[in-house]
Formats: sequence, structure tokens, C-alpha cells
Amino acid sequence: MHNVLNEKQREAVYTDAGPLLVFAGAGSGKTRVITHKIARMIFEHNVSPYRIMALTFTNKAAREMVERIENLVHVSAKGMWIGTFHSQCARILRREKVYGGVFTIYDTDDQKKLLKNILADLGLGDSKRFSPNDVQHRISSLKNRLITPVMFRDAVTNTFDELFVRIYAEYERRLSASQALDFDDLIFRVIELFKGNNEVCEKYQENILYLLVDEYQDTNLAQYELIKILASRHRNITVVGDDDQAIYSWRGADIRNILEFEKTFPDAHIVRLEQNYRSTKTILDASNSLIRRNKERKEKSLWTENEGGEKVDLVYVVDERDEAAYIARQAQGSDGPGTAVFYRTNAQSRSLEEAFRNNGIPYVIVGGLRFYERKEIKDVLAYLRLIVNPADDISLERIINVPRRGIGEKTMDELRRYARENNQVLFQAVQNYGRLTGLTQRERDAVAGFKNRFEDFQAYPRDDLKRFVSDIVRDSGYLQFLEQSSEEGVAERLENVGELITAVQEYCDRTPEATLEGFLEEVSLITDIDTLADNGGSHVTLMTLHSSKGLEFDRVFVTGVEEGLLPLIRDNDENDTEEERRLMYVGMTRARKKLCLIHAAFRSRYGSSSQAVPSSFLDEISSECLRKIDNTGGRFRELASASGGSAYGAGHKRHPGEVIPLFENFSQVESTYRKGQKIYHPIWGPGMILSVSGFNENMKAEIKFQNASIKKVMVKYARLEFVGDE
DNA sequence: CCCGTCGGTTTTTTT
DNA sequence: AACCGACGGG
Repeated sequence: MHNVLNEKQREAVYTDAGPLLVFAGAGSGKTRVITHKIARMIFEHNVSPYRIMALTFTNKAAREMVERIENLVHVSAKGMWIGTFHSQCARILRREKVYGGVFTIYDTDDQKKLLKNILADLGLGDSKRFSPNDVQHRISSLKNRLITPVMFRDAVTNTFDELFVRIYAEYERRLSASQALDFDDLIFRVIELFKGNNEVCEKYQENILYLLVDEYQDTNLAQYELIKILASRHRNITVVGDDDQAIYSWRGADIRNILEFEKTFPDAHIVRLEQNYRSTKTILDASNSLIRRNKERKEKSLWTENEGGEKVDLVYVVDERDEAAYIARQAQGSDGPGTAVFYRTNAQSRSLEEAFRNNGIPYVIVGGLRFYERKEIKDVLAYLRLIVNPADDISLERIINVPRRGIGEKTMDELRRYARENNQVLFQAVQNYGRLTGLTQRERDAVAGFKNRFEDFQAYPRDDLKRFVSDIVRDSGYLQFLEQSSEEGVAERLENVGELITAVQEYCDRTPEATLEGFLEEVSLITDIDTLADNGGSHVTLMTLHSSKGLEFDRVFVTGVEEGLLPLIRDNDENDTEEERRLMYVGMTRARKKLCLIHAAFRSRYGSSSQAVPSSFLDEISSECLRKIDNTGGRFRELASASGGSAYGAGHKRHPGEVIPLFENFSQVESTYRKGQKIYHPIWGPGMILSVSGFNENMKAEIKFQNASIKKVMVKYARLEFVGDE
């Protein structure tokens, strides 16, 4: 790493006043710019740390920023408003006593549970047209665009939307009855607060002398509005981002926020950081050649003074097992630290984990089932959440009968009925158990038992939080319930609960005024990537391409570089190839010294295997950067890639974007695939079709092979050969 | 009310 | 292949 700021970095750091947009290419030292800028404000301009706000997307990025600032100025960064959009907004809402300063933050899982209840109550429980998933997604994207149910109602044109708006409105009503906010609310509510209360709004506007925003390309409309409001008084706003690394449009991020920053702030100064300090010249050239294909981007090109380095390996493997074995072999040969493996979907991690475990290679996996989303953790947290906020119906429903207390669905229905009719929350209904007329004595006793037990919990002293939590885990019977569970993985679950209690202790140790509320808030806004140690340990790190943004490793493997997987193609909504290309670009530019791209001849998805086509992205990378390695032993002729010829030179030229029909005539195909047909599969050898399902390109065949294994394959990809009867 | 089994669905990405 | 919810017997 260089020790002095380069000319462009200086320009960004020394632009003291007014709006500033920094295009910061991958590895160009953007965190360096932000931290130096903040340090300079404090030192050169004597700005109080309290008047600086820096917003990030992950806690990890925020923490890194704090550490680096403290290293620069040797002054505690405490008191600075540095944190994620969500955590800073939660902080504002608590300060301003929204819901009296006591509210619960619902995660996606909680949202879906709530929506499921609502759908059931509206008689849409098993409607095909409304699934909790879809509805959650729609609501989230409306909130991202600051659209309330009332606003949306005006735009309704059909009965489907009419019904949807009823669900949305009811969702809002119940959230508020439970004193709960979802992730999107945290930002939305701050904006509402500011718009509805001039005094409060001006207080923050006046206070924030400098506003800095990291990863600006990932902001959505709500975040953009928030930034605009916060910066409007002093107009000292610095946004740092890279349109080439925008990979969250599906979550409402709007790339126009960065592309059109100059429209919002016409006097904006613009600085481009294009010198890359991270990667070898070869890796950078390869990445540049790929991203250049995108149309919707600001023209720029990264350069470096680093050495050329090794070529980028393009490895052809048989299938995911072979892929994992190849990586395991490579990882073994090197000295561990600084190796990462990326994949497009979490499901791909399974085969990798297996290979690493079998080869005794230590690995750390980021993402997937996150710690705080594990069932046992959510159960314990639900107890704590309900203690803090008894109005939290979702948490009550979660634990009232865990462990079993004889409170089943029938009893719950009665509780819900009573609560609804009396306009109360579920916990109040529990407290009024004597008036639950629809219950037997035995059922009423069960409810009373829970009430008494729980009211005890509420009265436990909270001066020692760790003690408090472990007492509740024990006295609720949850610990015993776990221990006696017949399910697999009991040990791991107990361990997780233990880890949670440790987390409470750690929270207390580093927080001056530790409260249960504070712990819960921190926990609900944390993600796995936040807890990732700075890849110092001698392990391989596994994660999705999305999670990799902002990180760097000496050696990077990008797996599954195949058409349909990267770029990922799903069958329903529109696919965004440019965003997929950016995702690939993000992955590639994480590598410092060595980059390895892998694609397989066969890939299983949803449990069945099919033939894979090399990603069209591979054709777009300058071939002089690549070294091709065939790890299949030449057993498989490679399929032509989707956009033009094979990466290995085989196959015929096709036009970009042209879809390759693997079979020109499907009706002919269908007629030949039938039960009893003997076939030959290039991998698994001879076999016989047991059954056929689906049509045309969706047709699947279940095949029994000679080695007695039964597999389901997509006919379109499987390249089966017919074996005639003798 | 509890527990086991079956069938359908799932996997894109996350604050 | 794995997870979830619906269903039915104990």
C-alpha cells in the first residue's frame, strides 16, 4: 500500500465544502479517502466529531472506518455518527421517542410470519396469487420508494391490486399495534418524522456539518431522500461509489442515484479514482475487458502500476465435486491465508464444504443461514423481545408453546379472536385468560401457566444481563427442551445458545450503558459478513459474490461460471445481464495476486444434474489474460458458450444474445423420450428412463442407471444418447 | 394436543 | 437434496 495520497485522492480529500461525487473504482483506496477526509475535518477544521455523519451499508464497513480514523487521529471516534443507514436511523427513532423509544425490529422472517397470519385472516391463506414471499417483496419495494398504502390505493386499477393494498394496509396496522418496524420502516419513518416535524428535522440538518455516504451506487430512493434532507442545510455531502459495482437493484437500489448525482447537485465536484492498488495488471485487464461490455455505465478505466502477474486460470472441470476437489487441491498447495471461493448461489457451498472437510482444509463460510436467523437463536431472542415489548405478537406466537405447554392451534385461535374483538395485543389476551370463554379449564390453565411464568421473567433483575439471559433460557424450560430434543444437531444448537449468551457478555463489555433493548437492536441489524475476521486466519473463506463486495484476497476462485448460473437466469421475471456482469466483475476484482475462474461440464440444481454451458462472460474476457486448464482429462467436448463460440475454440460462431436451441425440434424430442427407453448418458453411462415429466425445455426424465442409482435430469441439457433395442 | 409422514416447493442476492 | 406445511393417527 502506498503511504501518501495520490493526486486524485488528494483532490477528493481536500475538497472541503459543497457536494462531491467520488467515482471510486475497485481497489482504488476509497475507504482511505473517506477516512482521511474525516480526519482532516477534525484536525484541520476543528469540526466536532459529533457533527460528522458517515453512512455505510454494513456494520463491518462502519467499524473499519472507525478503526482507521482512530488510527489516523488517535482520538476516539465515539460520538461520531458512523454506522449503517439502518442503525443510524434506528438511533434517530429511539432518540426522538418514536413508539416511546421502545420498538421491535422485524426481520424478513418475522415479516413473512406476520403476512402469513394476515393472509389467513383475509381468507387468502392458500391463494395461489398471494404468497407471503411475494407480498413481502412487493411491500418492501413500495416502502423503498416511500409509497404508503394510502398512496398506492390511488394507483390501483385492478382487483388484484385492490386486494393487495388491503393486505398492505393491514400489515401496517398490525406492525404498529405490535410497536414493530421492519427494515424499510427504519428509513421511511425517519423521513416521515423529518417531514412531519420541522423542529426535529432542522435540528439534525443544522447539526450535520459533513455527510459522507459509502457505496452510494447501492442507495435506494428512500436512502437517497434521506441523504438529501440531511445534507440540505450545509450541503457538505460526499458520496463515494462505483456504478460498476452496483449489484443490489433487486433490493431497490437505483443506479440512477449515482449516474444522476450531478442533476441533484448541479454544483457537484466530481473526482475519479482510477488507479488500482490491489490487483495485478493481468487481473485488472481481464476485469476491465469484461465490464467494458456494459452499456449503462460511466466510461472509465482502471489502471495500475502493479506488476503483470500470473495469467487468470480458466479451469474446466467435470462437475461440482470435481470443481471442489480442484480448489481443495490448489488451496492445499498454498499457504492458506488470503484464499477465497465465491459462488452465485448459497446452495453451491455444499459441495465445496464437503470437499474441504474431506481434505482437512480449514474453511469459514460467510452467509447462508446466518447466526441470528437460526431457529434456536430466534427462539431465545423472541423471549427477550417479548419481555422488552409485550406488544410484539410475532414473538409471542413464536415462543408461547416452545417448549410445549399445551397451548395449541385451537387455544391460539381463541387468543387471537379475543385480542381482535377487544382491540388488544395477544399478550393482553393472555393476561385476561379468565375471559377466554371458548376454552376448556385445562386449556385456560395452560395459558395461565404461561402468563405467570412470563410475568416472573419481566420482574427478573436486569443489572447483570448475561445472568438475566441465561436464567431465562433455563427457567423457560427452553434449555431442557433443547437438550431432550430428538432431532439431529442438538449439540450444535446448544452451542449456539451458549454463543448467544457469550455475545450478550461481549456486548456488555464494550457498551457503557448496556441495556437489553440495546442488545436486541444491535443483534437485529447485524449480518454474518460483519463478524468476518479480517482474513488473517489460515483458512479458506467461502461466500456469495454479493457478500464479497468490499473485501480482498490474495487468491480468488470464482465457481460456476456457466450460462444460466452466472449470469443467473430465472424463469419468471426479467433478467438483468448487466447486473450479473457487474457481479462477476466485483468477484474478479477482489483478487490481489491470483484469479481462477471455474466452469463445469455438468451442474446439479434442485437436486438434478444437467449439462452446463460455459458463461458468455468468459468470451468477453480478453483471451490473452487467460490460461485454459482442462481438468476433465479431455473426456468432455465442451459445449459452445451462449454468445459466441467456445472459450476453447471449439463450436461455431453465434450472434451475441442468440439462444442456442439444444434441440431444434422439441416435438420430435418429446416423442422419443418415453418410459422404458434405453439411453446412454455421457457421465453415468447406460440407463433406462423410468418416467418423464414436463414439456419442451422443461422436460425432465427420471433415469435408472446401471449402477443402480436413480437420477432426474433436464432432457434439454442432458445430452442423452438413445440405445436401440437389439 | 402432539408427533410422524407425505408431498410440494425451493435457491439469488441482504440491510 | 433439504426444508416446510398439511394431514391424520395416537
